[in-house]
Amino acid sequence: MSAGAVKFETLKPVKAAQLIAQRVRDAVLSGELAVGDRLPTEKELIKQFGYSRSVVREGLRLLESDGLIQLQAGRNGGAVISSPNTERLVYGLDTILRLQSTTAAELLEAQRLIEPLVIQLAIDRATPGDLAAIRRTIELIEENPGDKDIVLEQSNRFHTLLGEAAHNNVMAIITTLMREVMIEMRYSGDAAEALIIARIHRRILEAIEARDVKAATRRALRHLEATECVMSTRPQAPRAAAEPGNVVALEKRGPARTPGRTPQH
Amino acid sequence: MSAGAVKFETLKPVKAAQLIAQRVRDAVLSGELAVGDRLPTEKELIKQFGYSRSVVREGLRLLESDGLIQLQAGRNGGAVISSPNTERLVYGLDTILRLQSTTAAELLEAQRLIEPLVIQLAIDRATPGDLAAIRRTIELIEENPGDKDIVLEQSNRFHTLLGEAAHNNVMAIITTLMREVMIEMRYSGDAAEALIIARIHRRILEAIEARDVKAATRRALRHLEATECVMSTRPQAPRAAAEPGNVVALEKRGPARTPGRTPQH
DNA sequence: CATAATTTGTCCGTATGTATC
DNA sequence: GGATACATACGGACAAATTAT
Repeated sequence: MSAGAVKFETLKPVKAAQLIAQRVRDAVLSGELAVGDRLPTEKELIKQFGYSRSVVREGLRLLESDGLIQLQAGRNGGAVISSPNTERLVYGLDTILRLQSTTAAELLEAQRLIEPLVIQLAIDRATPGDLAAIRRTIELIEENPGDKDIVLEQSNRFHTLLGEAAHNNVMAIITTLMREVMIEMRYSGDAAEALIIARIHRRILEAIEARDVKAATRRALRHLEATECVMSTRPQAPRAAAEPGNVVALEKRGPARTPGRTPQH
Repeated sequence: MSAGAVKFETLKPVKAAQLIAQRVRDAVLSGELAVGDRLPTEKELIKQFGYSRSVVREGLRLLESDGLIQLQAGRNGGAVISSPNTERLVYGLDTILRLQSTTAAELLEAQRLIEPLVIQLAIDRATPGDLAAIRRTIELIEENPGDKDIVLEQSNRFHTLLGEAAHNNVMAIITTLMREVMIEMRYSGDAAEALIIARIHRRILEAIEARDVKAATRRALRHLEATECVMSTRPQAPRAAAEPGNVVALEKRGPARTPGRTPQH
């Protein structure tokens, strides 16, 4: 083979913090550490990894940001292994979609394509327990149509449980991701129509219980359409004179952090 | 309303590093900063944000980990805004799926459900340019059946371009995600059957060009099945006794105080 | 209730490596 | 090579939070 054909990838130096985070992540994924276990203290980690405090802390920050650990100060504090939820994924997916100027219409289309698949799976596989849990979310909305928090939470939970009833975790996560990104894109609207939501959810559930694919799909899609409203008006603010320099300004919170000394008491 | 019904979410203190990262991320998403722009130097950021070097650096690490900036040392170094790819998402999704003991079978099922949708979209929307690009990946494999790197890259690119031909970025990203997680789960097998892959790809492409949904779908699903092989044997085994030397033994300390429950949903 | 102990959060001075001029 | 500018890394000190005693 001719020498000129060799292609080198752009090799980037691996940062120490990434290595530390990766090491812990591997330990969790391999079962060496389980959810609920605690990492050693910073002091111990510094000894074990052989890196300075700053680097170790950067690594811990990365893990915390990934949702893989939770850090807490205080006497019995420390880093506790936890199971990440989809929050970080939503952030990442949202970022990529926006930077690629993906329209909300595309997201909606993807939802409308994939939703029927989940419904079909749920109809095939939902257990009585699954259906009961779904029904409970509807009842909670009907019982508290005025409580915005409950309505939003249970409305969300309806879809989450629908995904679980499909008994395919990948499909469940994908639909959750799309739904949460959709919520990120538009401001989560006011849920004044709580009872309407409950009614739609109930009709979808009934169709699923009746094993009626067509009706369930049709109702779910109409449910999606109802959320289409504002959609097209995404804030794609033009960059106004973005000179790299004086861009950032972050307000610090109250108590002055005077770098000097503030006596304990 | 009765007072007992109020439910508080577990409120976690927002760390300064997260705030900084969030601020930069918002600036990018709002168009205030564009890909290719440079952030101020650390010293400048320290002044602007009003936080210390450590905290600013933690924030930069988070952004770097998210793929939103690239850090480079040296005279004209610094933080350059870049567009994140799916790599971080793959990591995150892979982590979640493994921790939830999701089987590769579920992932494969999701792929088999969603793949036909992409193909349908591609048949409806693919431009001659799309098809030409796809065809090129096949030819590259046929011309270099011995070059493993090229075969793997172009085989992957085939699917990526197929997603792009569907002209729905969300669907494209979702299929990419699933494919890359699938690769993470099993060791990327040897591509000895390069020409077989090329042949399958070509048959799928021909069916798409012929607007033959059924044939294209059938061939794509058979293509997926071919990768099913090893699948069921995921390495869930805890790694054997850590190597002597500098491998860190992360001890399991006592049961962590449980301030609530582990956030499952 | 108050104090002390423990652990993370933050700050800063300094040194080192690296890339550009 | 030397000078400069920048990220990377180190280590010690103090602040704040949390809990055991």
